[in-house]
Amino acid sequence: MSTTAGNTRDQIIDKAFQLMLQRGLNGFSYRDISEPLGVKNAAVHYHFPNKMDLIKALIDENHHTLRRSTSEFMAYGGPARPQLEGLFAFTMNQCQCGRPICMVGALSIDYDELNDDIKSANDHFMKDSVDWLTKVMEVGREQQEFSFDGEPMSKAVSILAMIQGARQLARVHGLDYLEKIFEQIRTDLGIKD
Amino acid sequence: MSTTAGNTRDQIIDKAFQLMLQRGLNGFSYRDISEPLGVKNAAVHYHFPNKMDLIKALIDENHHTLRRSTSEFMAYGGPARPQLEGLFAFTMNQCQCGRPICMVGALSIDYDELNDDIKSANDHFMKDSVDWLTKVMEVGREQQEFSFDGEPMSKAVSILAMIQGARQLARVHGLDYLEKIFEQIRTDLGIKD
DNA sequence: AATTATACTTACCTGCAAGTAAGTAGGAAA
DNA sequence: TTTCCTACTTACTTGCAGGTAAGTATAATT
Repeated sequence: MSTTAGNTRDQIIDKAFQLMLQRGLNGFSYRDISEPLGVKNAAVHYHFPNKMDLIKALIDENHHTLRRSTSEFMAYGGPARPQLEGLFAFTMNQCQCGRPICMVGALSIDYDELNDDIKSANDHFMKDSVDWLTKVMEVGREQQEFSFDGEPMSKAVSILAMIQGARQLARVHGLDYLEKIFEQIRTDLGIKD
Repeated sequence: MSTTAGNTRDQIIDKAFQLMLQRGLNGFSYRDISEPLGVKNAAVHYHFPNKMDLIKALIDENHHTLRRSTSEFMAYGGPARPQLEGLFAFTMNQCQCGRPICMVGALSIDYDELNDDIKSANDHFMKDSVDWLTKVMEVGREQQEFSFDGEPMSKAVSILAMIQGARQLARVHGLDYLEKIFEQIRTDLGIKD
């Protein structure tokens, strides 16, 4: 039936991604995925026998996106400011596209239900995120793009935390909050424009 | 049977609070509440006909706790630093007591399911939190306890966001992350000790 | 032409979640 | 002492969630 192999699988991942970042792990079902795609419940189980398999695929997909968008900077360095602004823009865009929460946030709520495989994958994703933003902070301070006290890694972790929290606040209070927090991060980094 | 009126009701709220802050709105059921209390499922429905009634009670309880612990400062002012440290200590304590996520965070995941009554109650709670921390920032800067650029309210919102995000990160990476982020907040506020 | 693999569908099962209707035990009020 | 209220229990209903087993259409392989 399907001409392009893997088409349904991709659509399942797309849909699941969207639902996951909108409602969290326990906020959607296999039916929520299959129905809009016009396939049956069991079709989803064919590709992802259980929900943890599906979640694992989402994390991997997410991780892949991160790697793709940070690999160049991680390899060659470069100006730090656009990296930070890229993160802001990405976050804002996700929120505008009906994905108000991030993967780590979605998983952290139901953390106790996760199996070790997922926990570990999530952990690696987080580590890579922190590593990237730490390097952005290091380079940014070296090049005098940013100014801050404390260790780059602490600063990076605190910014990631802020953005994660900002998404939650933004969901309740609107996207203005997001922009307000981005602006405060810039201010805290001594950026004026 | 019950000697003290309202005893079961209080126990239900206690248990629900704990479950809510550990697993989120969709992560627990009426049975999860009733069983450990040694009552039946329907006993919970007697006190809280549906889940939204229960959630509303939890938000009110939470709001009451906030008001109790901030009313003095809101009325009379005072040194700001202990207020901030109190927030840090409270957050750390909650996480150590198996309540890794906060009410706002728990609700934000399942935000679309909430009725207007709950959304509004949550909104008021948030506003009061921001108002309090904004005043802490204002007073702290006036008294030269803190030093920061930008508006007190932006700073307050960004700190609340950071703490909310920090809880999520801490759940994945351990409580060390929480302390690291608190330390970065202090550093960003020019606090040295 | 028969065989195998892929990508599903049909038709189930189990279990739990939310919720309800009707009954009951014990105390307070009339 | 009967009546009523509170605070439950018993015994259900509905519905969906996750999951499975067996069948089927299509295309590629041998």
